[in-house]
Amino acid sequence: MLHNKMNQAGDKKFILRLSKYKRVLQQFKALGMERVFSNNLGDAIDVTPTTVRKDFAELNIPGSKRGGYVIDEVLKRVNELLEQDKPKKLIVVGCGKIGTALLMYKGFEQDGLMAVAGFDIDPKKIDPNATIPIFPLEELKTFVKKNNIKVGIISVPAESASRVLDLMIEAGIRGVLNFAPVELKYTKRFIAKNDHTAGCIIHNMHISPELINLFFLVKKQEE
Amino acid sequence: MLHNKMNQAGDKKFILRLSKYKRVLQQFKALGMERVFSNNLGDAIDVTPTTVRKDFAELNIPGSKRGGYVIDEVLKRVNELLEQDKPKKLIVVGCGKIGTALLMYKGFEQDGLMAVAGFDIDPKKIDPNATIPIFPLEELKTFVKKNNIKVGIISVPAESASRVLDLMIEAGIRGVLNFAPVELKYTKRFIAKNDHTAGCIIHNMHISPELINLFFLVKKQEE
DNA sequence: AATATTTTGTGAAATGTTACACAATAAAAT
DNA sequence: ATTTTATTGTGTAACATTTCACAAAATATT
Repeated sequence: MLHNKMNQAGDKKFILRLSKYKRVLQQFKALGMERVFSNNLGDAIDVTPTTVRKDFAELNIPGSKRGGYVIDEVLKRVNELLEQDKPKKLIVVGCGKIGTALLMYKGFEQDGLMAVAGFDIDPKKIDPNATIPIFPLEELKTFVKKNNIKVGIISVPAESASRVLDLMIEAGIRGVLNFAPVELKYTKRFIAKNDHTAGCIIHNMHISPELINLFFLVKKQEE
Repeated sequence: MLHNKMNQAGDKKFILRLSKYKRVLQQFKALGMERVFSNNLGDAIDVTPTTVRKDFAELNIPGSKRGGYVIDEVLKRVNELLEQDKPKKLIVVGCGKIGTALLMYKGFEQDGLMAVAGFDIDPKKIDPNATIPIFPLEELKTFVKKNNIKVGIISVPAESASRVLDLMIEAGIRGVLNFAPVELKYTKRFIAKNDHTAGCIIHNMHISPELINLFFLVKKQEE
């Protein structure tokens, strides 16, 4: 993963498990536990104890036989890797229902993330004095550079998504999570404009395919 | 995948690719194209031509050398597998911002899905006369059974999610896509209550981990 | 102190997924 | 009609990920 040759898919699964470990360990800690065994942690997030041990080996987290792992030590290492000493700032472009929901998403705070601003093209949405301000799209570039924002969410209608992506990349965004109902990807048209050493990583939230997949699996389960 | 021993992860990737093929092929068709080659389709959705051909072999879609695949034939087979002759009905439980956004999510219509009702605990949200009605949670069971709904979305606060999941499974929901900022899973406590042959498949939308992963990858890219 | 038990750590095996390679085939070119 | 070219189809290889298996170690028990 980290040190070995890895791909983004492997990374993502690993990061997902790390996030799950973190959440569960925080719960265990809140219950007063100080140590955890790999089989208990594995049960909690639906992976095998071997996977837990492999993950912890990857992070150089030492365990002790019959003593398991020290929860504080695991949390410390996970936070180090994910660099979650302080909340990571992100922006949301497109402040319709999904966008504003994401601006105020409760899960961000608990997971070391912070939506710091929204941007929209609709003047009625603009609210610079809100708790999390919403600015016009024209101010995106200035804001992104001034605040050194690297990651953003796109939650605009499908037909605007590609153009918004262009603006975000131009502004300096280097990671995009796309909620628009259209597949976005980093294509060659950006390379002529941007520093060649840094592209933009785009991940799409596949809401429809997730549901289609559920329908498919539910049908199969009924057979 | 379909005929071979498969797991849900493999299925999901396959279904995701099918959805992507479908979207792209609809676009190609709108452009007047009648045939497609595996390398063009692969380019369009970022997979290798071999993957495309393997997928089509799995679906028994015949191609012809130097003639490629007939777009209509591929779409027909994909729709058959995904059973998308008519929109698949789903419900949304929790009609806050994410919930109402999902009720009206534009991507559903184009992807063969239809949100037919929302449910909420808050009386102020109830709106039985809306285009997509929102009912009180007490009516969930009746509605689900009467309309034979099998799949639903959870978009409630974290602290309500588990209880809402219970109600949904009790009502007859067999596939759940969870947007609440908490990991849900189908645990043993359901087994005593439900028909043993049919569990409930739960997938979590990992919004925070997706973003954490983006931060991680962006950081790695800058190194 | 000695023994038993339970867990970690990790090399290797197994499984899953993707890509390679090329024979076969069909359309295009001659 | 024949040859050339470009693609499909698929067996197999390569690579990625997960699991197995067990030695080693540390705690618990005797």
